[in-house]
Formats: sequence, C-alpha cells, structure tokens
Amino acid sequence: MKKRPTLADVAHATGVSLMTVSRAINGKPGVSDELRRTILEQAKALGYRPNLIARGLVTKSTGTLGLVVPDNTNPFFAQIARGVEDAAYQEQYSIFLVNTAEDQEREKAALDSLWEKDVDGLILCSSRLPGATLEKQIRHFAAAVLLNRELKRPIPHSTTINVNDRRGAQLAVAHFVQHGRRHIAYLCGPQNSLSAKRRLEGYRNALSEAGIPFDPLMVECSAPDGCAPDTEGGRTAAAALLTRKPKTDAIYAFNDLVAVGALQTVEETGRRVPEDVAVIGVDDIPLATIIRPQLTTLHIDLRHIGRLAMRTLLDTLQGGNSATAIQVEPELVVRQSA
Amino acid sequence: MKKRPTLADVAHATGVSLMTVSRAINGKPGVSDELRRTILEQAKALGYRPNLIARGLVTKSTGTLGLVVPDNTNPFFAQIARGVEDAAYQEQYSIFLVNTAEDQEREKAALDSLWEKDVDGLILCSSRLPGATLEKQIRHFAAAVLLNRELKRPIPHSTTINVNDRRGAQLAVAHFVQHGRRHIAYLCGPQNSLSAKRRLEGYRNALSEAGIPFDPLMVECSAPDGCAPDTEGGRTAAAALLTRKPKTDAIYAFNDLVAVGALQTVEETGRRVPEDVAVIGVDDIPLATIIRPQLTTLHIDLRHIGRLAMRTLLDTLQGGNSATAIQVEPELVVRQSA
DNA sequence: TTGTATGCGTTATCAA
DNA sequence: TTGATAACGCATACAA
Repeated sequence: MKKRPTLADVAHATGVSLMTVSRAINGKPGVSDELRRTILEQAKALGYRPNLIARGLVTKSTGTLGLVVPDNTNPFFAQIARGVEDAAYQEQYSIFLVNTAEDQEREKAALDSLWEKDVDGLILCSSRLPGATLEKQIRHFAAAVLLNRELKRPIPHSTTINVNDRRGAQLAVAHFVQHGRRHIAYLCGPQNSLSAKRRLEGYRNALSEAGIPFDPLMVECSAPDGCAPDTEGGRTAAAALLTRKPKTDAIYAFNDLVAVGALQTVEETGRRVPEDVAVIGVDDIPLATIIRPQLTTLHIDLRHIGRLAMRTLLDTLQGGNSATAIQVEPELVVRQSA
Repeated sequence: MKKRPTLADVAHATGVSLMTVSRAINGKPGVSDELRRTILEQAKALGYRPNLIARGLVTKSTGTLGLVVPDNTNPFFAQIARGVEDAAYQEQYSIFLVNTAEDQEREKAALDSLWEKDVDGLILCSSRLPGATLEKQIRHFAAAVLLNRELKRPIPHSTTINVNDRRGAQLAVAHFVQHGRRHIAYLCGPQNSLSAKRRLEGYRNALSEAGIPFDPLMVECSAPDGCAPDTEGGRTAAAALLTRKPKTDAIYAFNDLVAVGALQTVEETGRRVPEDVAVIGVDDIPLATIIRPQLTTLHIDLRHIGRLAMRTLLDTLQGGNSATAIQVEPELVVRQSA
C-alpha cells in the first residue's frame, strides 16, 4: 500500500502553502485561476484524495449515514437499502449498513456504533426498541428517518415514513368483495409487528364496510412466536386455516412470501387459484411475478421509499424539512391470483 | 441533538488529566483501580462514547471496512453481505456498503470514495474493472479480498476467493448422465462473466468425460447483451432452446433464477420436470425451495463465504494471512427437479 | 501512577 | 490573492 499524499505533499510539490491548496481543491474563492490549475494538476499527478475523516473532524460532517435494518437479506429491506444507496451515491454520501437480526441488544449496539462513527444521519428500519430508549438513541443524531415505525410524539429532527397499511388492507378486501368473495381470511404477521397490526385493522374495517361480520377464526398467524413471516409460515398457516374453515374463498396475506406459501397450499389441497380461492399479498417482491399464477399484490415502491428516506434526511440536515410523518400509499396490482 | 461529551469533558468532570481518562477508557495500564472506577463512572454518567473518527486519525485505523457489490438486492450478494456484516459485528467493525450497478465508472467512484473514507480494508465482489485499473485501486488499501474474480498475478495484501465453478458444473452434468440423460443443455450467463465462463468449461469437460460430443447449439445465453441472468432470461432462453433442440432432456442453468425460468417454460411446453426434462441451477437461493418442484441446485454457502472473506481480511490486516487464493467447493443438493 | 507536549490531515480565522 | 496559526478529539512519546 502506497502512503497516500496529503495536502502538505501537494503544497510542497507545488511550492505554495497548504491553505492555498485546500482552497483550490475545494473550489473556494481566493485563488487565481492560473495557480488553481497548476495545483489541481499537481494534485492529480500525485493522486491526491482528500482525507474525509480528517476533514470531518473539523467540519463536523463526515459525509456518512447509518442504515439500520433487521436483515439486509430480506428483499423488502434489500430494496429499500438499494434506494437509499442509490440516492446516497448521487449526493456523495456513504452509508454504513448494519443488521439488527431483530435483536434489541444488537440494535442498541448498532446505534451506539454509528454514533461513535459520527454519522451525519440515521435511517432506521422497523426499530424494535421501546419508545423511550429509541428516543434517547435518536437524539444522538443530527437527523433521523424512521421507517415503519410510529411515534407517540414527534422527535425533533426526525421524520417517520410509514406505508398506509390500513388502506392497503382495505384495497385488498374490497377487491375480494367486489369479485363476490365472502369468506375472506387474513394470514397475519408477527404479534409485535406494527404493520401486522395496521393491516389487521384495515382488514376488519373493510369487512365491516362490506357488511361481513368479523370472525376471529378467519385469522391465522403466519409467524408464530419468533418465526419469520415467510413461505413456510404461509404454508402451515394456510393449511390450518383451510382445515378449520374449508369454505374460505379468499386469503389476504401479510406479505408476498406468506401469500406464495398459502397459494401453494391451496393448490395442494386440490383447490384452484383464483377460481376457488383468491390470494393477495403485500410488497410486490420479484417472486410475485416469478410464481405461477402470478401474484396479485399491494405494490409498494420500496426503492422509492429508500430514496425518499434519503432525501428527507438530507433536507433535515440542511434545516429545510418540516415534515414529521410521511405516509406512502400502496397500490393494488391485479395479476393472476385474485 | 445533545453535543456529545469528549475526553476533555470527562477529564474536567473528574478533575484529572485528559490522558488519564484516555487510559482508563481504553483499559490501558497506568491508572490506579480506584481512579479508573471513578473515571468510568463519570464517563458513563456523562454518556461518553469515544469519537472513533478522531481516534482513527491518530491510530491510522478506522474500524471500518468497505463492501462493494454489483447489487445488494441480488440474493447472491445479499447473503454474502449478511455474512460479512455478521462477522464484522462480532469483531466490532462497521461496514460501508456500496453498489456498483455493474457500472465501471460507479465502481471506480466507489473505490475512490472508500479510500477517502480511509477504510481499513476492502471486500470487492465481482469486480468488472480491467486488471491494471483494479490493481492500482486495490493498492490503495491495507488489505483486500476479491470475491469472484481471478488475478493473473497476486497483489500483495490481497486474497481472492472463488467458487469452484468448473467442479460445480461437472457435478451437475455427472448427475444428469448418471440418470441416463444424454441431451444436456447449458443456459449460460453473461458473456463477460467469469463464473459463466468457468461453468461452461466444466460443462464441456464433464460432457467429454461422459463421451458426449459438445454441441454448440445446446448452449443458449440467458443474459443477452446487458440483460441480467434472471427468471425472464431463463424463460426466453429455454424457449429458444426447446424449439431448436426438442429432444433436450436436461438443463444446467447459470443460476437458480435462470433455472426457475427454464423450469416454468419446460412445463408450459407440456413437458414434465424432472421426468421429461431435468433441471439443475446454481446458488441455492431461497427461491429454490419455494418453487415447486423444488430445485436441485449447487449449494454455495454464501453467508459462510461472507464470513470467510471477513476473517481473511482481518488476518491480512494483522499480517497473519499467507493465502493468496481460496477456492470454495459447491455441493450438489438433490431435490425434485433432477 | 499521573501529566504535558506533540501531531494525525484538514478547515476556519485572521493577518499580510 | 495568499499564508500562518489554531483547533477538531484523540493517542503516542516522554517527562514528572
């Protein structure tokens, strides 16, 4: 590894002072065009690159952001991360990626670590931390965006971004009703999941609007104690549901993975999708168009959410953000399963 | 945002010198146990956290690593990233995640940016950079691990980790042959892909070992000019192949996504999997067990590779790594599609 | 065992 | 238009 040249090296090579080089490099006024050109040439020749960590020490701005997700392997967060990273690249920011593995201790450690690294801002997805702890941690950062999390009272310099899950659930159920379905089940998500709760609410609202009584037996959990809401969870949940409620003619699933599991179980029990049982998922992950029949689902533009989070963060950093809570609307994409 | 306390603040609050606090915090000798306790208490009370960026400036070690991938959304890289991040968490390192989007300019920018951020080491996946450029960039880092890339001659302080794709392809083809298949096709990956080339080699070798002549018409590209080797690519490639070579009874696909696309097309043309046409993929992504029939595939423990990359990097950083190239062996997982 | 001086690479501030 | 100096928060080297 070559030792990397510093401002002093460039200054020495050009025969000017350190500050003049600094100004030239940063495009600041106060250097004659002629001199500036020579300096930039020298800098390039030497392969000079500013040491952002040293710069950050004095400017109080490191050009780094923290992105905390439960699991970057989950397509949901992977898409968001990609959106964040794309926007960060454009704005010349670098992002620290940290997984919490749904573990509170690890989440706390992650936030502490990010703080130590002096990041300019934080994007925190699906935080599992209790309100008080969360607020205390958030205050360590100059700006924060909370994805998929609501706050009792707003925290200064922080914004929440949530998907309108109630509306989404209503769209799904309304679609079922419109097509004559009456026995509509909900394969719910983890107990402690915020979006799972909201979707249940929307499901119940839509049911009551359609004049269909709510039946607790039509709700089955796809992620029992500690399990993730994945395809396997969808399979077993659907199996349980279909034996308990054989007349089920529509299934609204917590997410696409669960929906696919349900879809497969439905077919394995000799029913056809969508003729006998219609299925709607949430997220519109790539799998939704891979699977046959293709999945009808609530599309959420996750990359866009990622970019939005990034923009909001930057606005907050620059003092120009007033929004405290943002809602993103899902959109029903009708394909083959419903 | 509260201003964060510094060593000086703790020192002042405790009434000792800055250095004594530094020693106490870092667990270095030279502080009486009594005093150390008091200092640590004060530090905790004030909520002191070391500023790692300032520390890095003097110690020449930032505790950060760069992870560069073409696309963190691709399950292949997502798994690797997760492995890297898990290991990093254990070792108290933080990782910068950067996407290149398969774009050389962006890859170069990513490496420059990482350099500016003064990362201790670099994990670079599937670099698209030409050898000379790559080497020059790599030399900027104290240590580097190159995933899925080979080097003409080794670069100091850097290690390559590659999957034994030739062997993998041979395992797949041998499995086909063993089960009486004779018309074995290969749905290849992108032209410029290293692993695609290696897999083609393995395919040809295995064919010749089995006494089956190589027929170029049995090879179809699943990722024509610029397209990604995904499910859609697998579908169109399989369709083209099956019309040209209707007697095909086995398909070895570049990866699982392509394999799934092929599998679906096979079934849509009225053939059964695996009875009429057997299919084998590569990677063993989650989709492989979701899809029906479940995909027989070459399992690669990507998380393990991520952790391995991390360990190798750390060993190099500590001067205790002699390995210059590591091969990881794939394993054939026989499920339902072959 | 404790403290002081110095420097890491950069920018802000003020002087020339 | 240029340059000298201090400071950012911390650790290394050396002195007390």
